[in-house]
Amino acid sequence: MLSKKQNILVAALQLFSAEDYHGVSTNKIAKAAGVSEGLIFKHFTNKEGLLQAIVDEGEQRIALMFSSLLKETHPQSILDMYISAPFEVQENEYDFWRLQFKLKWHDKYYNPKKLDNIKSKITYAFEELGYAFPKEEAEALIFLIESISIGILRDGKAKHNHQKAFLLKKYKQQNQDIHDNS
Amino acid sequence: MLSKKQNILVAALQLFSAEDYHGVSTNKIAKAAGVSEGLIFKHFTNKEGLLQAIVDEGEQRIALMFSSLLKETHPQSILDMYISAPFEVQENEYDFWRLQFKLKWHDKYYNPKKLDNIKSKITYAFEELGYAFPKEEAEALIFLIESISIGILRDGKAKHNHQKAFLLKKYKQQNQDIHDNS
DNA sequence: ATTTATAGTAAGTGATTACTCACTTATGTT
DNA sequence: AACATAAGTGAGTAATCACTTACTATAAAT
Repeated sequence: MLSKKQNILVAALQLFSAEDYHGVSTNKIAKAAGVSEGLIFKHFTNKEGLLQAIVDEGEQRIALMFSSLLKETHPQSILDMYISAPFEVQENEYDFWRLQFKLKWHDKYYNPKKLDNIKSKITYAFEELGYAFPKEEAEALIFLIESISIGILRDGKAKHNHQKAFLLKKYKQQNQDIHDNS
Repeated sequence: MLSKKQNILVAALQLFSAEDYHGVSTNKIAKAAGVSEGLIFKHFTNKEGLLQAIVDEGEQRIALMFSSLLKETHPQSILDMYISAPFEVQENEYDFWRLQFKLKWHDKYYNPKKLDNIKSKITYAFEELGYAFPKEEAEALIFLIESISIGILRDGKAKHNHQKAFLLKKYKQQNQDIHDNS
C-alpha cells in the first residue's frame, strides 16, 4: 500500500498528463488521491511544488531508463536499443511520458541538456558504423524516435510496430558502405 | 485596422499558444484585445467557441500552406519542398503553429486525417524515386519533419539549418540505387 | 422616421480557484 | 509517561473564473 503522499503524486501525474495544468484543480487531485485538500499543501507547499516534485521524480526515472543504453558499447546494439526503446515502455508508464512531452512546451521544465549524453552516445554509434555525418544522423534519429514516441502515446504501440521493423532494417550495419555518399 | 472581432482572435491565439487553455482567462483575452469581456461571448458564444473559431481558421491556413506542395508532380521537388517547409514559415506565424502542435494532445481538436493527402503525396514521391519501402519512408520523413518543426518553434530556425542541409542531401535522387536493400 | 439588427459596454452573477488556519491524530524519542 | 514532531483534516478565505444581463451606440432596411 502506498503512503498518502505517494497517492497524491500518482493522482496528480495521471490528471496532469490528461488535462492541462490549470485545468486540474487541487480539489480534484485531493479527491482522486483520497486525501484532504490541505494535505497537498502540507507536503508540497503549493500546486507548483507538486508539479515540481513530479518532474524531479521523472528525471530519475528517465536516467534509470536510459542507463542500460549508456552502458552499451557495441555500436549496432546502441542503435537497435534506442530504436526499440519507445516500444519497450509499459502502458502504465504512458501517463508519465505524456506529461514529459507536454512539459516540453514549458521553458521552465524543459531541459535540453537532459538528452546530451544520449545524443553523444548515438553519435558515437554512427561514427563507428562509418556514417558520413554521424552528428546529423544522430540528431535526425533522435527527432524521429521522439515523434514515434508521441505517436505511440496517442495511438498505441500496435499502430507503429511496422515503423520499428522498418527502422531496425534501415539502420543495419550491412548498409554501412552506402552512407558515405560524398 | 482590424475589427474588434479579429482583435479577439489575434489576442486569443497569442495567449493560447503561450499558456494552456485553462490558464488563459477570458478577462485576460479581453484586456489583451482591448475590448470588453462580454464581447467575446457575443461573437463566440463561450470560451470554447473562441478556441474552435481559431482552430477552424487554422485548418484553412494549413490547407493553403500545403496547396503548392500538393500541386507539385516532380518527385524530387516534392521531397525538397516538404523538407524545406518548416524553414519557410514566418516568425509571426510561430504562435499559430505552436498552438497547432499543442492541440495535438487534445483528441477533440486532433484530426489525423488532415495529413493524409500530404502523406500519400510523399509516398508517391518515394515510389517514383525507387525507394524499397515508400510508405514507411514517407511516415518516417513526416515524423522527422514534425520533430524539427517543434524544434524550430522552440529554438528558432538558426539552430536547425544544418539539419535542413543534411536532409536535402540525404534525400537526393542520386542515392536512389542504394535504397533497394533487399 | 421608425423599426430591426448588430456591435459594444459595464456591472454584475454563482461557482470555483489556490491556499490558510485551527485543530486532531499518529509516530516516535528521551 | 511526557513531549515533540510530523501526518492529516475540514472549514474557512479572498480572488478569480466563465458567463449573463441590462443597457447604449451605430447603421442599414422598410
